[in-house]
Parts: sequence; structure tokens; C-alpha cells
Amino acid sequence: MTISHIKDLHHNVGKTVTLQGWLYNRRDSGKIAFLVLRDGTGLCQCVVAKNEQTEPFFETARRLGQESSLRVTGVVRANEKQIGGHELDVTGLEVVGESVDYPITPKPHGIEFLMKNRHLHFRSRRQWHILRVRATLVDEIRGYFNRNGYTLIDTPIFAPAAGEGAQTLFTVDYFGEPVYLAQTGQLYVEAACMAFGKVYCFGPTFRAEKSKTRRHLTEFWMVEPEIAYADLNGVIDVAEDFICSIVRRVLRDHRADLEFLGRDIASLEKVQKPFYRITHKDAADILRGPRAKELLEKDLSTKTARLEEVKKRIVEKEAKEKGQGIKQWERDKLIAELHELREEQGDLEVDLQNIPHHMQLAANFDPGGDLGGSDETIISRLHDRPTFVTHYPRECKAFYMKRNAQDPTRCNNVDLLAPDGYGEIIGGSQREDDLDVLLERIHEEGLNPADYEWYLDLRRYGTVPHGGFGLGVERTLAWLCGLKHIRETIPFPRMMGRFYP
RNA sequence: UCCCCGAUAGCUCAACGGUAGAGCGGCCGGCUGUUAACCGGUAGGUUGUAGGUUCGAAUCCUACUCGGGGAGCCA
Repeated sequence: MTISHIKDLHHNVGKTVTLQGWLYNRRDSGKIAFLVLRDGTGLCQCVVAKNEQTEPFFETARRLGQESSLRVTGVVRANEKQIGGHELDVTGLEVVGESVDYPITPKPHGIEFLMKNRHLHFRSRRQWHILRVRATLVDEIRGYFNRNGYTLIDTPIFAPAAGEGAQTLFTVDYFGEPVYLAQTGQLYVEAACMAFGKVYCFGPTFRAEKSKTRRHLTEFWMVEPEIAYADLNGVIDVAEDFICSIVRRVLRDHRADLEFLGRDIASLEKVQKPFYRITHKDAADILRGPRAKELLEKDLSTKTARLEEVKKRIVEKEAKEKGQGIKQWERDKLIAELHELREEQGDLEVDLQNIPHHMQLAANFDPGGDLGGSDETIISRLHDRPTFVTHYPRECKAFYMKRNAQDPTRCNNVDLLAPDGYGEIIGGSQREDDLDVLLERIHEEGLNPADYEWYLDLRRYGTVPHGGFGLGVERTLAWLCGLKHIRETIPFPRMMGRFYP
């Protein structure tokens, strides 16, 4: 018995192999059954024709429940028309584990149901493609820093006191004392880069922000490189090279997955150096100026027109579906189309409701404030390559960011906005390396200097210019795969109000 | 914390003040090339919870719970 994986079937045409997997879907008629098998490496249709050889298990085969686990033996045959390009003519079948009433059917399901069944949901094709890209993204993140002379430093998940602000932290009872789940490893990698030069940490990070949006998780993965002797431009150069490397690798290894997901690959191919570099002031001018207004007005009119079109088609299809003398398959098709149209209608209505608000937010943008989510989307959509936004007002940024020498109201920080409206995927800065300025900032923020003694030591014993950034894995993956929602980018999403399964 | 939307069969939805339905999934039967297969039959409901209005409520009103999206905050 030769065990094969579906991805390797092209080496085995004409040979008898055994596949081990799960039943993805089944169709049967009286004397032939089609079993679509899934083995984690791909899908393959296995054909069970009723004959003397298959007689002992034919009845079993045509009654198998979706997701039954199976060992299927058969002869590999090339068939261009089939998924994966191959088919198996079955000669033997072993049921490893039965599956009765599998909850996720090949029909449409609502998101709440799918999230409750997340432990099964990622057996589905779309989720499988996404999580495969995630695995490569994570590998490339590690690979990039390992290749380029960075030392991995694991930072603690239990953190004393706040890194930036206690309101966004989860509290844990640590032998009777409150400690927090880390929302960043940054302060620790700063210490480490003074020992190793170039370092990075990579792991889960936790934010207790009460955000219910498509961009937020309470538990997400972040990689944070930190570089000694780097100034802001040094940090930006690394971020640019790093992003290019990630995009190249994903395009190289996952073109088929991206195509399945419907990603506009040409847009990813444009991700080349140099990225745009603008200042916070430039961004403010764009938001308050005519380009942002034009973009949103155009949005408003195209989406209004589209909504009318969608509504019209819904009415037409509803009438047709209720009409007499149409075939069952035509009715099914109409119902499926109606389902999609209604979903699009819902999305458009929400967008149209939000656009005027977003226009106002942009037009009245406070040049002394942080960019909001909708502002980032606007800047992002006005650029066809990733865009660095630098030099934010000091007050809206963390205490550890380096004060700008020319304009002390600003700091040497950078956010990277992904194109296509995906917004912020990187936040970073040059760090404040001057002890006195850092102390001043700690006081300004109302923080207790005693909590930061060890951090202040880094400025007492051989301080150097240094900086780094954090990249959010899930937001990056959502952008790479062209997903509407971040919850599909992590195997078991943790969101406000959801921590099952 | 605030704003908008929603909750009907296992799932996706319909019924829009007057007898709770369909498709899928399940079960039974039919069909040798299906692609979300198809055809026939069958089981499946305290309409999220608690009040209220009404002769009559899935439908109208109030509160709550849960979910979706957005603001703030952020990767």
C-alpha cells in the first residue's frame, strides 16, 4: 500500500495509491458514487463505480456523511476537468471515523454560526487557503530577520505596570497581585538591542480595546524589530525592505491561493521600492483638501448608483423566482444570486451611511491629532503603493518616541499604510534616547517613573540612537489576501465578546 | 462608553396585524459521469427573553440578552 498525498498525485498517474483524508462532499446515483476527498494538501474526486470489487463497500460509500475520515485506495488518473487535475478510480475503502450531521454544509452560512464552529470552519476551502498563506507569512517574517542578522529575543507576556496606557490592558491575577498581558514587547527589545545590536520579538499580543470592527482582535500576533544606532530613516528603510520581501515571497509561493481568494494580484505586484513617504502635515492637507473630498464624493455617487442597480436586480429576481414554470435548478440559482445581492445591498447601505460621516471627519481633521481609521483608509486609497506617514504631533503618540529636533511639537515616528484602503499595518519610531527628555515625557503622561527605572537605565548606561517598529500579522495577511475581515486571518480569533472555541 | 442594524426549523431565509412556509442539511426511495448534482417522499417550531398594546402579535411599543457594523482607541 503506497500512501500518497493529493498534492503529489501527478507523480503517480497510472499507479495504485492510498489517500488518507476526510470526505469533503459526495454525490451519488444508483451505481456510481463520487467522493470528493480532502487530505490537507488538496482535494481529489474519488470515483466508486459499482462492480464486483467495490460491491463490499459500495453501499457504505454512497451513504458516508460529510467529513467522514477515510482511507481510499485506487488508481490515479489524470483528468483536466477535475479539481486538482486528477481523479482516483477506487478499488478499496476504509472508514476510519464516521461523521454524522456535520454542521457546515456546502451552502451559505452566517458569520456567527461559522465563528461558533471555527474549529470545523477552517476545514473549508477558503479558510484553508488563507491559513496556508499565514503560515508562509510567519515563516518569511522569521526568515527575513534571521537572514539579516537579527537575534530573536522572546519578551514576557506577563508584564508589570503599563507599557503605554493601562486602559487597554488585560489584567491577570498573578499570585494575588495584578499584572497585565503584554500589549507590546517593545520596551524589552529596546533593552535587548543594546546587547545584540539588531533584535526582534515575535509573538501574541493583547489589547483590551473595546473595538468591534473588522480591523480589531483582542489577541493578535506582532513582530517587533529593534535596531541600535538607527534613526527614523533607518527604521523606515528596514520596514520598506521587509514588506517587499514578504510580498515577493507570498507572490512566489501562493499565487494559486491568492487567485482562489480573488485577490487582485497586479496590485500586490506594484509593491516595489520606493514606497511613498509623507509627513503627518501632508496627510492633514490631503484630508482637509479637495482630493479626499473628491474621492468620497465619487464613492458616494458610484455606491448610490450601484445600490439602485442592486435593488432593481433584487426586485427582478424576486419576481422571477416567484413566477410559474421555472425549473428547480433555475430557482436555486436565483435564490443564491438573491442571497449575494442582499448581502451587497447591506454592505452598500452601511457604507453610504458612513461616507458622509467620514467626509466630515476628514474635512474637519485636527492637524494636531492622530489619524482615525477612516482617515487612514482615505490616505491609503489615494496611493497605489504602501505609504509611510511620519512626524505625528507628540501629544497623540507614546512617551518613548523621539522628539523631533527641528520641531519639538512632533516626534520621529512612522506608520505604514497598506494600499487598497487597508490602513495601518506598521507603527514604529525612533526612540527617545535622552534621559532628561524621556523623564519629562513620563511626567507629562502622568506615569510613575519608578515603574520605568530599568528602562531609564538604558539611557544611563551608554545610550545610543535606536528605533524599531511593530507589524501586525493579521492586518498584513488581510491586506495580502484581500479580505474584508481580520477574523479570517487567525485560526481561533479572539474578539470583544468572543472567545469560543 | 456612544451611534446604526439584526435575532423565525440544524443552516440560509420568506411570511410585514388575521391558519408559521421554502430551499439546503437529516432520514427513506430512484438514477452509471456528477461538479453547491438531480427527482419523489418524510420528520423537524414555546418566532432570543420579559412585559405591554390589540378581538387577534413572528409582525406594533418598552426593557433586557446575544450578534453584526461603525465612532473613539489601535497592529
